[in-house]
Amino acid sequence: MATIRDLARQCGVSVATISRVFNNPEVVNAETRDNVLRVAARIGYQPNESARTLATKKSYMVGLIWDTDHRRPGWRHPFFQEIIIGLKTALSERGYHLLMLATSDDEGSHLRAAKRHNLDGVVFIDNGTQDPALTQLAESDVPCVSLDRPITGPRTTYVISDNAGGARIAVNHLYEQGRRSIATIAGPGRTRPGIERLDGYRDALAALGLPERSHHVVEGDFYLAGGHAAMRRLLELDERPDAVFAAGDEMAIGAIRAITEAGLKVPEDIAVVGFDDIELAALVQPGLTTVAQDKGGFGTAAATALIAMIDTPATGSPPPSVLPTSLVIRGTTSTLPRTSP
Amino acid sequence: MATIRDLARQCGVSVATISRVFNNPEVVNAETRDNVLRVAARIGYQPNESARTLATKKSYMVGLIWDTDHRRPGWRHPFFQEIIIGLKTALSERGYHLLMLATSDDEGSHLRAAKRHNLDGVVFIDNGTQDPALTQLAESDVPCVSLDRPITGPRTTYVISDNAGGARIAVNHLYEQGRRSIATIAGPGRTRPGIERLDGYRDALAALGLPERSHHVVEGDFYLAGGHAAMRRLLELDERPDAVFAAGDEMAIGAIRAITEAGLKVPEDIAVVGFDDIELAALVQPGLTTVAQDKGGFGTAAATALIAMIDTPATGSPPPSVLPTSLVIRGTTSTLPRTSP
DNA sequence: CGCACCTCTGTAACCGGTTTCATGTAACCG
DNA sequence: CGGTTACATGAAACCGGTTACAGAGGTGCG
Repeated sequence: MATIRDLARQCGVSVATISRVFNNPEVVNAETRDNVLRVAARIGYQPNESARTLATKKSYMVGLIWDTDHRRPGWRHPFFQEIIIGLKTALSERGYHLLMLATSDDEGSHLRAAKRHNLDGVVFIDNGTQDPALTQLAESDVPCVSLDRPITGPRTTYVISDNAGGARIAVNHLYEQGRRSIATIAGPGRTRPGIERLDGYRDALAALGLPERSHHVVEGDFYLAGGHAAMRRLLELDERPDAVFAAGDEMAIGAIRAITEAGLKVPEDIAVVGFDDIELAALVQPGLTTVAQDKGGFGTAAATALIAMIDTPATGSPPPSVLPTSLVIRGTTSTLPRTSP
Repeated sequence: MATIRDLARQCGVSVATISRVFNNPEVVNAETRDNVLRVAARIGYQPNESARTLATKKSYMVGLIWDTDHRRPGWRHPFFQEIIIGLKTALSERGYHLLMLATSDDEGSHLRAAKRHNLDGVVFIDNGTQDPALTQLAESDVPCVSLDRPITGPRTTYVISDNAGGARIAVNHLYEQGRRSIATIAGPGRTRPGIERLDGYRDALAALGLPERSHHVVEGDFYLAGGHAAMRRLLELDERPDAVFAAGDEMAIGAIRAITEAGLKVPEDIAVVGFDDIELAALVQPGLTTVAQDKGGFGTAAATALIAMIDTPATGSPPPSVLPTSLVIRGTTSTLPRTSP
C-alpha cells in the first residue's frame, strides 16, 4: 500500500499538501490538486483509516450493541434484518460504518469498548434485559440511540413505535367493522410494548364508549403458544367476544388457531387483529389484519438522530422518535378481499 | 482518556514496559507487572485500537459485505439474523469484531475498503448478483469467506449447504412414506441452490429406481406465488403425483395452498416436503416437513475458516465447508404426529 | 576474578496520517 | 515604491501505540 509520503514524493509536493487535497481541496491550487489526484489514482493511493482516526479522533464508525445474550440464547429481534438495512443505508449515505462489537470485549463495558475504538456513536437494540452497561453508556458523553427502549442521558435518545396509537387504530377498526365486544390478548406486563399496547386498547374502548371488561384482557407471551392458550380462555367465557386484538402477530395466529379448533370461523364469528406485521402475517390464510410497524424507519430514525448528535457536538439529546404505525387490512377482519395466494 | 504515556509516568516506568505488560506479560517482572495493572485499572487506561492497528497492521476487524443492493431493493437473506449471530459469536470468541462497511464507500471496490480499514479478513453474503468487486476481492491476498456461493481465490473459501444431499433426503423420506410418484418444484435454474437441489432430486429417483418424468419437474421462483402456480400445473397432469418436493419452504406453502384449493388433502392425497426450515414452516398447519439448513453453522463455519487463514498467513485456502442438512418431519408427510398448536 | 549469559528495562524510531505555524511569492493599494 | 494582504505550500510536531536495539545489573562457571 502506498502511503502519503510515497505519493508526496511522486508528486513533488509535501505530505501536508496531499492531506489538504483530500480533506480541504479548496485551499490547494487547482493544478497541483489535479496532478495529485491523477497520480493518486494511478498508484492506487488511499489513506489509512487507522492513522486518520488516530490523528483526528474521528472514526466514522458507529457501534452496534446487540446482545445475543448468553443467558437467553434464543433471543431474536423480529425486525432485526430490516433495522440493520435501514441503519446501514442511512449511515452509509453519511459515510459512516457500522461496527458490531464482540460482546466479550472488555467484559461487558460497552462504554470502554466505544472509547477504545474511537467510535463516534453507538446504537443499541433492546433485548429486554436491564443491562447496567447500557445505562452506563447512555449516561456517558458518547452519542447513543436506543431502539425499542426509552432511555435517557446527556447525549442519548431513542426510537420506538407508537404502540398505544397502533392499538387504538386496531380497536377502532374492529369497531368500524361492527364489533362491540372486543377482547385483547396483551403482551407481558413487564415489557414496554406490552404495557403501551394495552393502554391504547383501553383508551380506545373508553373513547368509543365501550365498557372495559376485565375478563376480556388476557395476558400472553408474544409467542404462538401463548396466544393459543389465551384465546382458549377467552372462548370459555360466557360472554364470548366477537373480536380480539392481539398485541403481537404470533399471538394472533395462535389465537386464530384456537378459534378454528373450537369450530368457529375467522372473521365471521370472531375477527382478529395483530400487531407488528411480520412476514408470516401476509402468508397465513386468511391473511392477518395487523398494525404494521415502520421497520425500516427504526434504522433510519436512529441513524438520523445519531448523526445529528455527532455532527453538532453542542446539541444534547434530540427528542425521541415515535414511529407511526399503520393498519394493514387483510382477511381476518374482513371477508371482502379474498386475496388469492 | 489516559494514554500509555500517562500510565507510564504514574507507574514510573517507560512506555515500552507498559506495552509489554499488555502484549507480552511474561517478559516483565511480576512485581512491575502487577503494579502497572493496578494503576491501569485505577486510572481506567485502555489502549487506543487505532494506534495499535496503525503500528501492528492488525485490526482484529472482519468486514461484512452484504449488499442490500440498489438494483434489487427488496433483497433479503432468509437466514440473515441467524448467520450474523453465528458469525458474531464465533468471531467474538476469538476477539474479532465485525465491520459492516458502507456500500457507497469507494464506489464498490470492496478490496480498497478492506485495505483502507486494515481489515484482517472479509465475509460476504451472496445476493445473487455477480458483483465483479467480489471477484476482485476474492482474487486478492485478503482472506475471504463467501456464504452461499462458491468462489475461489488464493486465500478464499466458501460455506454452502449440502443442497443435493438434502434433496435426496427429502425424496427418500417420501419414498419411505410409500409415495412412488414424486414431483418437484425446482428453484430457478440460474441459482446455485436451484440447480443442486434439482440434481439431488434426480439422483435420488435414479437410486430408488423410480422413473424421472419430465413433466414432474416444474420450475418455481422460490416464492409463494411461484410455488402455487407450479403446483397448479402439476395438478392438471393426467398422471398426478402423490408427493411433491419443493426446493424452498415458501414454494412448498404455496403448493399446499394450491392442493387445498383443488379440494385435495395434505398429506393424504399429496405429501409435501420443503427446503430451508424457515420459521413459518413450524407455524403453518399442518406443519411443513422440510429439509433444515444449519443456519447458525454458516456463521460459525465462516468464522472458523476465516480465522484459520488470518492466524496462519502461510495457509492458502481451506477447503470449502459443506454444511449437512437434516430432515424435520412434520404434518405434511405424516398424519401421525398432530402437533397441538 | 573475568567473562558469558540471562533477565529486565529504557531510548528512540516508526506506523501514516493531520494540523499549526512560518515562509515565499504575487497582487493590490495609496 | 513600501507596505499590507491573500494565496499556496512546506517543515515539523503530534496522535498513541509497538518494537529493535542497547544497556544495566545479577548470576554461574572456569
